[in-house]
Amino acid sequence: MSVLRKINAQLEDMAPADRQIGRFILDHPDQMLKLSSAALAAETGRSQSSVVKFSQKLGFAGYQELKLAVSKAKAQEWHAPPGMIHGSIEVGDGYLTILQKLISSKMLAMQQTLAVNGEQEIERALTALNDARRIHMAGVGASSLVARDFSYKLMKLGRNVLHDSDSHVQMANASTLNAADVLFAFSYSGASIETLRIAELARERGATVVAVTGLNGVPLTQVANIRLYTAADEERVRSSSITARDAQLMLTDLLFILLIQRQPDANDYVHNSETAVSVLKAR
Amino acid sequence: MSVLRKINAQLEDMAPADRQIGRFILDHPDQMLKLSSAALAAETGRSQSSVVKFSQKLGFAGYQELKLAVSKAKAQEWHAPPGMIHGSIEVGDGYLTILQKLISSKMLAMQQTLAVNGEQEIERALTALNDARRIHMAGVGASSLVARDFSYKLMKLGRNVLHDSDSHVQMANASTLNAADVLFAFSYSGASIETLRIAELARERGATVVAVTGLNGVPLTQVANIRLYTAADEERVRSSSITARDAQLMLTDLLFILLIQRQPDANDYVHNSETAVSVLKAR
DNA sequence: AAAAAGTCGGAATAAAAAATTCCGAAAGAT
DNA sequence: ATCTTTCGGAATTTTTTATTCCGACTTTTT
Repeated sequence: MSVLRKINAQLEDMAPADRQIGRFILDHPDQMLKLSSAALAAETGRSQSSVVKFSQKLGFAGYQELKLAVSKAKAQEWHAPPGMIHGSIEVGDGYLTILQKLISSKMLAMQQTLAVNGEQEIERALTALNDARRIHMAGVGASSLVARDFSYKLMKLGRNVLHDSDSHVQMANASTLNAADVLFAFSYSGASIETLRIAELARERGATVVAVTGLNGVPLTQVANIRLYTAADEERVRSSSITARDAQLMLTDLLFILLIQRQPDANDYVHNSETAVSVLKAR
Repeated sequence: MSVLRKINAQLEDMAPADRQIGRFILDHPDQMLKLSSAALAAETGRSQSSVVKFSQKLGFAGYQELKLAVSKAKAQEWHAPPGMIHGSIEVGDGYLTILQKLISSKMLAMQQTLAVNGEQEIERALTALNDARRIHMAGVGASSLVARDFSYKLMKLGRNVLHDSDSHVQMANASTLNAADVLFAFSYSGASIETLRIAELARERGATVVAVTGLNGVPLTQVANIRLYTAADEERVRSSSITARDAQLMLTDLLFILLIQRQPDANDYVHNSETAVSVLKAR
């Protein structure tokens, strides 16, 4: 239990002097960290020895130890807020609240995304990816960025990847696919017209279609051979596109890592690519 | 930034005595918390005064303050929710292990990124963003995707944003900046030549330069007016670019949300933009 | 109700720790 | 090779912490 909680719990049963000192620490923990025992005594109108005794009654060797404990407690409080704060981000929220809500939304999106996809389906996607002659990526808007991010990563592994942010170019590329190829179609709603049409075309041409959609990804999921789902916490963060994107990235990152595991020479590829890029660094 | 990171970063440039003291603190932070300056001196074979001077060189008033900072840093580090698996992803790891390692790396990157940026610096970036006549984004490679993602979001709020993935175009755009404009420069290494040159040009032209770099973002940070840091957990996940990107997105998402809070009509803008896009949906 | 026992809390003091000063040695610059 | 700067420890001063001691007040016991 954190010291602050401990002090708070015992506050009622303390002698007046101790209670006064305890209250001050609870009210101004940050200030207390900067004060010496004598200064704290002056601040509370008590004696320096009382401050030391207060520390010892709490089980510490002395005032210094108490300070360390308070510092630790404050830091932990900052990081592990008393239970994650739920609910959507509101206009009146303070900086810290927003921060906590944002991070907890992101975590939830990632965890749920991992939870909704079974290992078999991931495995199937992975095999398709690994065996593909060419990998084609489709996606518009924010999903296009995820597609591109994934493309870059796969290229680092020496894979044959095609992606363009222009949906007409994507469509043109899709018309060249065949049974040896894989199309990754990203659309959180599952209803983006361009992505849908591209997926349909790819399917007609015999390519394996992997759909990455939100939980209700109809109609895109109906076109797909392999279905992967992303869970975004739309209620929490105002613009849901944030967590939808995080969920998509969680999934593509996972596929990337798993693909590395399957490819013995992956490290060489990644290393070479990094060496090449480092030529473009200053210093 | 946590003291431990700070010590680690400066360790190389320290004088022998300081390096020895610093190394001991990095190696045994918990033990150090129980030691007095003299005891730490004895432990490292150095003098007590050197320990105090070491503390002061790091910017603290004295050894006591350093101890408080270390205690705080340790507490923050000790964030790991139960069930998190540490260590880098290895070849032999099973599906579940990889999953857990990946997610914990991502969480850590996000949390540390929030931890290293003070509210004031975020506030400054926000004000610059809010008051900017035009917002220009620079970044190459993976950072370019982050820049683009951020651009899209800001555009949804009706902001004047410029971004192109081609660095020559970015440079040309930068040449049109003036004191009323803001340049966001993304580079995890802080050393990408193109981004650096663009930032220099923007700075010369009087624009406010916001640098978003990793913890050691030199030389880009030296050009910047406002410095934001991203913490990636490079050791854990093979390709560090994953967590570096997550950290950058964490930061841009935070800025976006905070900007929404400041803009009363933000909801209208977002709503209109979503309505417009929904025309492109099937169903 | 009075004495005894115990608690509380501050002043004074002792002990410890921290911070500063000073100076010689080593490294670097000119 | 000489000058300057930096480094780092010994010694000293200052500050902070911990202990002791004692009077005032409370509670218990007889």
